[in-house]
Amino acid sequence: MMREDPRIERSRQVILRAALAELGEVGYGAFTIESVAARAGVGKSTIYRHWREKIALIADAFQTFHEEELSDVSTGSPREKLERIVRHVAEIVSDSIFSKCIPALIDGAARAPEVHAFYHRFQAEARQPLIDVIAEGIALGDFRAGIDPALAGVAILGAIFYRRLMTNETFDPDRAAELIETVLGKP
Amino acid sequence: MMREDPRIERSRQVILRAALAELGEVGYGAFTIESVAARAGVGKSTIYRHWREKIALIADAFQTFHEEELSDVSTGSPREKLERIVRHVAEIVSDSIFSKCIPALIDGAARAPEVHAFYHRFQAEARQPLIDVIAEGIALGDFRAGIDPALAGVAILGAIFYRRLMTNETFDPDRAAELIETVLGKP
DNA sequence: AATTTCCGATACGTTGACGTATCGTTACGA
DNA sequence: TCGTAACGATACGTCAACGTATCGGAAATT
Repeated sequence: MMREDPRIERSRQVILRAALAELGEVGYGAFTIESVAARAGVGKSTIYRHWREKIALIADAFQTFHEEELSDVSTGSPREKLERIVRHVAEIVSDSIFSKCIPALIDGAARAPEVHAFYHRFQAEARQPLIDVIAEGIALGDFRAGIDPALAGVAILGAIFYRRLMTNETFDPDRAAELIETVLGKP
Repeated sequence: MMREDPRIERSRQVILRAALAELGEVGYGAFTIESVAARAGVGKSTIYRHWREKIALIADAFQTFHEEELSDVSTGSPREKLERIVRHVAEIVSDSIFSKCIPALIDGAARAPEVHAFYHRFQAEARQPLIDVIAEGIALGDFRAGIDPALAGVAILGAIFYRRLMTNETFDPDRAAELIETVLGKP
């Protein structure tokens, strides 16, 4: 009996990468399976063989490449940990395999419940550790007291995404410390 | 000779409103002229008669309804003026004729140069007075010195948009003062 | 009242993607 | 080596929107 034909995993990878690239280029509404097949150099029957709908394909692509999105939050002062997280988010937002898909996902999340579900889950997973570190820093007196960690966190993340989505620039990861100082005060 | 047939302006208004509603519902990529015509209760020939492409229709719709987006920045302390602006932006983002179109526009701006151009211009027009007021407040000592007004402004706006786009909530306009305090410090 | 023009409706052929099915070919496991 | 599974290519009918053209009727101007 066959254990697992390596051709399956191989074409799976090619197709998922092509799907992300296609999503970033044409957006959610204009995303077509035929284009993904052409881009991947694959017969479209191969795609239909593995995914029933375009949503399943897109969701699978994000699940698959999501691993690397983890920040190291184990060592250092709250400010140091926060700076590492902020820098990491800024890097992902400005340049990663996901970066170009953000507008498409925002649009998709506003239409398709499935996209909404997994996109907001990803966002929450990225947001929570950041808020926790801010709360920890306030408790230890590293940051100014009397502020809502969730609100401060949203201001920091918001600045990064706003730059990417509403202006022509991206947020320079080297300005992570400055952004933190602006919102949470000097050390 | 006919000066101006009022039927033109009447159907124009109906079509532009329908276009915004349609854009908010289906997004940029899935936006079709036939649907706009059906929604407006209008023959599609009427739309093609006035706009050659869907981009022209969308751009025209935004130009037309953009008037009301002006904040009063004439009186009061910098902090009071800033709070008025922030509250106003929060209201527009959470509930206005444009509100539901924001995801579609972000997506459209990433694909079509024309959408990119006018959307980013609108954003800049909303952003600049806010940054100016922050700079004024720093100069007068109302806000803490040593911060970049543009960065602080982006953090404030970013918080509002982030809430709307990356979480399930909107930003409560009544928290405008708290948001300003979080980023710029207490009075 | 006469005339112009703008309207909604409808029909048209074209295009592109849908999802299914078939068929040799190729690469794998036994 | 042999059988099988996954592949690519391709053809198929369906459907929705495209953009154009035509038409009678309603509403405006004169």
